[in-house]
Amino acid sequence: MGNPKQKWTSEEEEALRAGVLKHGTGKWKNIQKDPEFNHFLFTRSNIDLKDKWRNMSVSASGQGPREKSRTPKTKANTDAPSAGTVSNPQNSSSAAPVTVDASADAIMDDASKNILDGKSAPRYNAMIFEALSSLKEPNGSDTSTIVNFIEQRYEVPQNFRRLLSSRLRRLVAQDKLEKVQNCYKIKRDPSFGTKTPTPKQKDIRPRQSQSTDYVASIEEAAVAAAYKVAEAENKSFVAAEAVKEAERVAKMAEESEAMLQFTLEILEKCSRGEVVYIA
DNA sequence: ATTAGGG
DNA sequence: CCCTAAT
Repeated sequence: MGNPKQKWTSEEEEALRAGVLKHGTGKWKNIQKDPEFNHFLFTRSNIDLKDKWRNMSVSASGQGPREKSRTPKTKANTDAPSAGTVSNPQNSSSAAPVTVDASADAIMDDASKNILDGKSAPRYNAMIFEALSSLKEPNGSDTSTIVNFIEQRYEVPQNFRRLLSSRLRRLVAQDKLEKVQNCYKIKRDPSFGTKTPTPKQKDIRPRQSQSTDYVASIEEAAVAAAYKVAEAENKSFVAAEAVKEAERVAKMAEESEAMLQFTLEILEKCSRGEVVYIA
């Protein structure tokens, strides 16, 4: 009943600003869904984005005593690459952030050249999340992989690796990321608690929807198998390094990823007519 | 289903 | 932030 009145963090505001610059005013849903900003704004709704933008605009407009005079208010539709005429160049990353590919390190398309001004400090966070989202590595990605990914997409300074490390550390401290061994993973936030129990999005690409019959049983088996695997992996790294905390969440995430991969793998094999045994 | 505006 | 009207 109470109204916690969720406070907007600088991270969220920055993400919103960047989103508006990239997609244009309006298009709140796109901004919210964009993989680059989703990790900051997934707790907000498109309506929330609109409201916040209105507030920000009115605050920065007339009396911005201690507010930055970036002045993004001029409707910003003159130079935006997206909001030009009527088309919606929507761009690169697929709407469905599900890239189940063994080697997902290939450069995508990136029609829009992302020129980094080199003066965007909080923008690095977005890059990190973009990298982790795109890489989709179940075990997480190490610093080198992340740096490599970002270097392909953006121009980065020479000491970028150091900056990246700092950023990663900060994000881990903020519970936005999770570090296991040398790898970093995206961490789920307040999805638990009141509403939004678990956005379990099992996206299966309907390559050839014909094996719908045994999908059900496959899932059952996959769950069991995946659990076993996850358990083993869990024990492995627990023994390797007496981890500190947040192990429960890590385990859950690992299980989900493993299960999804397993299911897809088995589904593919079955589609080819092969018989698969679950040990 | 999304967006814009008023409360 | 919530609610409501208009695309």
